[in-house]
Amino acid sequence: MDFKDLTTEQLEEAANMLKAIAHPMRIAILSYLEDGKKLTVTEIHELLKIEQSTTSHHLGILKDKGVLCSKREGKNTYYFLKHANLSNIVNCVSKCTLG
Amino acid sequence: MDFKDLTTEQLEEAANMLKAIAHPMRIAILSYLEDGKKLTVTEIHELLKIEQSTTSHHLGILKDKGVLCSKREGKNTYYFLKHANLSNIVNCVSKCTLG
DNA sequence: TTTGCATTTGTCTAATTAACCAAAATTACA
DNA sequence: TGTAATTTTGGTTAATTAGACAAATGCAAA
Repeated sequence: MDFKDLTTEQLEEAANMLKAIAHPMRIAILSYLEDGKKLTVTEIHELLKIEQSTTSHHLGILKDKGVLCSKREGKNTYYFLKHANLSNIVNCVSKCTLG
Repeated sequence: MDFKDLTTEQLEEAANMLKAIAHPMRIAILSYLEDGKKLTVTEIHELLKIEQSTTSHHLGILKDKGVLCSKREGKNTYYFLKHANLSNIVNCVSKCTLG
């Protein structure tokens, strides 16, 4: 396909997804969710050593923009990637920061 | 490699690159620069039908954050991708807006 | 040099975003 | 019930960003 044919709406949706991802902590969150992994808010907040409510905010942004999905199980809410290939974005941009 | 091992600096650089890309017009610009294509400010400004100085601003942001390079030839400045695989980011996120 | 084209830079205001803290909501279990 | 654990929401302030316009710079040819 030819990505030059994206509509204005698609461009804006794509921009919103990237904007959601474009934050150091949120990139780190995505890096923990590769390969279909599912993590709770508390697990992520402990892994990244950031405030619990800040973690929830970040996850909410990622979910709102279509990057993550969530599923409640008892007291916990598990978050996971909506599209597996979104890992490629983190992958690509990370590679560019290494050379 | 394991992207969970990214340093704070790398996370911030990656976030800055994504932040630069995360704009409808700048995604559109990148979509025109696939496959090593080089375009001038005026060409892009005419393709996207946005103001010339706005175009230059967008290109400046992309260059500043390490997404694009530029090369002056006579009166014109040609812009092109710094890393070929950055097209994959636009590619990935575009796919996610189609389903 | 002067004219014109191409590009960059600066300035301004409005809008968006981040981070922190406090408070509320949801669920499980004693 | 009521209490604790987990998560979400709201309020506040500071910082960042977008878009438009004007002005300035760089380059080439007459």
